[in-house]
Amino acid sequence: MDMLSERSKKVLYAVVQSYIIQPDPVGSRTITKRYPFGLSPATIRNIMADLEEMGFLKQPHTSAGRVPTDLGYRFYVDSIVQEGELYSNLEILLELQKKLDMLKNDIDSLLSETTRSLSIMSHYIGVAMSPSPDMTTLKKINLFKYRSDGIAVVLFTDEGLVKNKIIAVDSSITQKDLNRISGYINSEFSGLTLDEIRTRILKEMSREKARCDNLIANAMEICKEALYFTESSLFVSGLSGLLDLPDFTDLEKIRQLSKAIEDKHTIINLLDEIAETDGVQVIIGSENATDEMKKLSIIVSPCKEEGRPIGVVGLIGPTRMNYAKAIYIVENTAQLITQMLSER
Amino acid sequence: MDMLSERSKKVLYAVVQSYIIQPDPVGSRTITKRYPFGLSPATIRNIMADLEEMGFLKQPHTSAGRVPTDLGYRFYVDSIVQEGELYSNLEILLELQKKLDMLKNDIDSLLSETTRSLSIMSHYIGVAMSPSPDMTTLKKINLFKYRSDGIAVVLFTDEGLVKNKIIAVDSSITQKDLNRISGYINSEFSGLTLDEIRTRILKEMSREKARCDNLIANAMEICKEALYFTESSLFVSGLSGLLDLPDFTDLEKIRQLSKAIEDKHTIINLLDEIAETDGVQVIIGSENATDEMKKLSIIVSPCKEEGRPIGVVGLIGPTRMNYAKAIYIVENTAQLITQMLSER
DNA sequence: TATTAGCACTTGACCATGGAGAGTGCTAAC
DNA sequence: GTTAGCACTCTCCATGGTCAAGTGCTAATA
Repeated sequence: MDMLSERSKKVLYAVVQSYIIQPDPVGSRTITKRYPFGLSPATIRNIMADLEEMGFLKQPHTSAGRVPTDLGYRFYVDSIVQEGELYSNLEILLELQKKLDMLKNDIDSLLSETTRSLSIMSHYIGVAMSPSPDMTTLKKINLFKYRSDGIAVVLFTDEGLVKNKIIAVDSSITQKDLNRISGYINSEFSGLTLDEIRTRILKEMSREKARCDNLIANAMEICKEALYFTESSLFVSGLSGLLDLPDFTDLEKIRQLSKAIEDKHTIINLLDEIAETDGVQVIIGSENATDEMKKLSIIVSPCKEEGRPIGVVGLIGPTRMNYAKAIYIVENTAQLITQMLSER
Repeated sequence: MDMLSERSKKVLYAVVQSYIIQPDPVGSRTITKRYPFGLSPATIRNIMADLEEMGFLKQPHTSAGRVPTDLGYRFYVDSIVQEGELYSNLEILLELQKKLDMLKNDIDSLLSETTRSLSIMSHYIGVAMSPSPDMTTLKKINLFKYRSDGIAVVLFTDEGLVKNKIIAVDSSITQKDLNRISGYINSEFSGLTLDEIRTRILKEMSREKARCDNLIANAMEICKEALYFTESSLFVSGLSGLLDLPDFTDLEKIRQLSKAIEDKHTIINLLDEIAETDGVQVIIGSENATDEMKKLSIIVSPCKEEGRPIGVVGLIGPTRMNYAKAIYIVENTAQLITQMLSER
């Protein structure tokens, strides 16, 4: 970072910015014309050769201009984040706010609509995820008899999630039993995360087994199942917008892209990690852990309410991304969501 | 249909089948080699010229072989459906059954997994939709106080849907009021579709207004909102599988495809219509109402339980589709889902 | 009369060729 | 340390020629 002279930095930024605007390899002459530092093309060439040696730029072929490497983008992003030199556009945010305002009672529609807006604002792919149920804290659970041998579980969390499921049970269980069970869960466990509750229940179960109380054992069995919600719901939208970019004219790249987007599992894992962090994260191309993502950049931010993660929003685009704009959009969308959810 | 001689039909089918297997324009010599009817290439050429004149075949360019038109595919599909000459593969169905068996209590996961399996079995795009809530019949509704100025609505339908939402209400409403309201709805309306209930409520409301009963008016307001669930949930998966087909090597086609897939609204409308019909529907290319779909074919079947639609499953692929296989898969998957949902 | 063989013709795919343009690295001059 | 100049490299694109596939038409054939 600091081994780069001020001049070299300027040239690097010029290459990145020029390439972001238009994805043609940028040559020394182009720079002198578009960014008049008062240096001749020859000098710029020397500097660019240095930058290439250091791994910030590369040439597609011998007689072409230069293109930023992932390392080059990284340097650029670190710098704009540090300097706070971001893009700004209040209008689109106000519009987003207006759109989301009527949805704030339903986390899922809220996030789904958010991804759509994210993709429209940025022309990249919008993603959003509700928190993993395991990590959310129980507010209240309700159990109803449903059909003859099933019960319906409805679960509310402090984060605003509402989940339901049907589970099969012994048909001898009555609604009264269910009320007792849900009462027990609510009084004992509310305020704990589902994960914590499940481990507590497991411990309890082994103890109960000794006492051989059938009803309680049965109840515990129900609890265990009732609290088992795996999927964080993931919303993704805007693939077709990405395909309009000149970065995806290559068939192989498109295939990889679509595979990456369809592999929800990988994305969920990634976002799950982010949910625990603070602030906007930028992952550039090869910094991604999975192969399909190595040509893509991701900008993500958690939404938190009183320190608890209540969701993640972000953008996925080509490594040649308008990082300033994308970071601005993600940062402010995350803030907006946080604010909406907390003023409910 | 009947104006075609037996011989012409055979040639048409030969062209379609050959083209489905391998997407190269098929010439007269190819046919005599692969389908030895005992005719010379010259004769086949004459027949093909006739078929082209009738609109069943076309030439990409003067000196190429022939390719089926949408009309040609239509003729072919009608014929295989009529003759019952379908593909058959029990194995993949058994595997599907095994996979779905553990999910049958949750319609949404069931359908979501179904689309994944559909796409894997066929290499086309799998789609599935739960019924439009408007058309489902109410089994039971529950209302709980939630946060200070909201209530949670949990709704069960005979079709097995479980839906929930949060709505904002006057904070003076107590849980007791809610119990009365839900009791009223359950006793009055269960067995009716949400759509019917809403119109009934509207009528009731105008009557109540005359009586000026505040609580009841309030209650009706809640009912109206509580029963308003718009979205049929749509599941789509397998885009990347389609991109591996030689039909989508053209960038413009891929763009159109991805737009078509992202436009959930159009797909939902389409599937909603299908839900009301019976049996497998095949829509070929230009038969589609919307422009983005005119290069795609759709094979869909409703799932019904006692005459009531409980979902729709289908496949989306290129017009050059293995119709026999696709129809077989869709038909049997629909049956499987129907059976799973009804034996719950 | 229906079918077929033969043939001239059309067309896209493939490949080598060559010039234009952009951009480089290097060297020598400033 | 910077710059002008120049030879060199590489892609892109238009050109043209060959090849193979497949056609439509005509005349011969059963």
